[in-house]
Amino acid sequence: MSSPTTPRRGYHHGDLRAGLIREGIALLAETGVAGFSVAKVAARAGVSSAAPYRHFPDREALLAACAAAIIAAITDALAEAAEQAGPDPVGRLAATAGAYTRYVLEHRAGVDLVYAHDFAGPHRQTVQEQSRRLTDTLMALASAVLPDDVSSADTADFVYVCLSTTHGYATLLLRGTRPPQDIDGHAARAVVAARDHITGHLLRLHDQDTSP
Amino acid sequence: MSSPTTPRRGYHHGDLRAGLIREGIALLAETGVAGFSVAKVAARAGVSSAAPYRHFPDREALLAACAAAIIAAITDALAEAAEQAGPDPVGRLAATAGAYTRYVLEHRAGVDLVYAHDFAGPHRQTVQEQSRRLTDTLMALASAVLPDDVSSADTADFVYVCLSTTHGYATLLLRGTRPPQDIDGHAARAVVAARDHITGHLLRLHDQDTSP
DNA sequence: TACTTATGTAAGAGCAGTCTTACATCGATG
DNA sequence: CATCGATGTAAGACTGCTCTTACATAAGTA
Repeated sequence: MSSPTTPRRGYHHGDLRAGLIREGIALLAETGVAGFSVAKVAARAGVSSAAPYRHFPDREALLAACAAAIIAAITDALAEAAEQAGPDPVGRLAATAGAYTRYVLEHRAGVDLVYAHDFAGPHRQTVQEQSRRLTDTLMALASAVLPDDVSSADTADFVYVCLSTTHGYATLLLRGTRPPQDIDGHAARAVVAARDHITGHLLRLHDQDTSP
Repeated sequence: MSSPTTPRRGYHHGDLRAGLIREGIALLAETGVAGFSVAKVAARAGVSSAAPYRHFPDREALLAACAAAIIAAITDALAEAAEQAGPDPVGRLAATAGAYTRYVLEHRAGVDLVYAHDFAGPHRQTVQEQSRRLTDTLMALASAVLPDDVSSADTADFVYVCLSTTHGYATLLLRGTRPPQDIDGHAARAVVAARDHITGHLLRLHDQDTSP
């Protein structure tokens, strides 16, 4: 037996692929993207440095798998936060925004990887698939906040404003120019402001259509 | 003679320190932080790979100097955008926000370095000094937009909202989920929304103070 | 049991990069 | 002009990493 989370029985690992991704994310959290290496991940997982190449063709593929897993974890965290919030759509979306901010603060290096690393070719696709799941989750939460007749494109705009505001806020908190206080308060204000922003914009568009 | 920008006269370079920072930034733009190396920067500057160590104690110091130079360049770009905008304070701040977004789009890798890399010890301080200059510039532009009796702390809040919104927007544009269109329009709306957000917030605070 | 496939190891080739050491050259100054 | 401090070079020690090759072991299947 080895660690409780990796029940290695004898020669084989059990589920090395998943173990490598898990340890890769842990390594990222400790050393940042700069300190990431296949050899270190293998050592953390308790296998030889050649073992990862049975599961990932090269370093970049492992990195992309970690990035995809991180996005999936974000998606899960947000979905759970929405679930735990009450039935009010605005409250649910605000809780989601707060959870996003907290996730960024607690998993800085992983988020850096997702946003800053430029994946190429097939690896980019791997990452984008998970991004789509995240977007879908946010779209569902957002459409509940807006009137029923709002188009999908306008809902996407709304998601965009909420996400960019929240992400920018979290990024600045990381820079450390001020302490992270009242995260949920900011999240709530951001959602309401974005909704007003979008609905006001739509109203103006509507006015232009009917009375030019 | 060597390149026009580096008039190397004979054995000595002229101003290698500045040349290394310039080539370092150029290398970052081409390869990202992952591809950055002292040896490559030296080669680009046309000197041996040991030469940089006369000016920077180690790789991290050169990287920090590049980051500081990038922040200084951002500050200059924003100040110039404000200068070229008209006298209207809101228009000036909106032009600044638009310039910020464009800078991020055109200098992705440099911005990634500034935001994602975690500088330690003295290098962090080097970077933060330039950050302060940027903050000061934004504070001056922002205070012209708000009423005269707004405190410095509230002005800082306003800057914070503007910057986080703009930065988040630029970051999402980099992710490429949508094409960058109407950057200045978004910048203008973001500034106005942030001002309304802050002034409304201040009004509410004022109401609470006078009529509890 | 005998065979096959999946998964791991040992060993190392090969390379890129950081940083050091000893030496060469330049510009300035008395 | 002689000297000196600053700046650059040449050469390489040393490290750590990626990825390959040949082999070992396990697990599933006929």
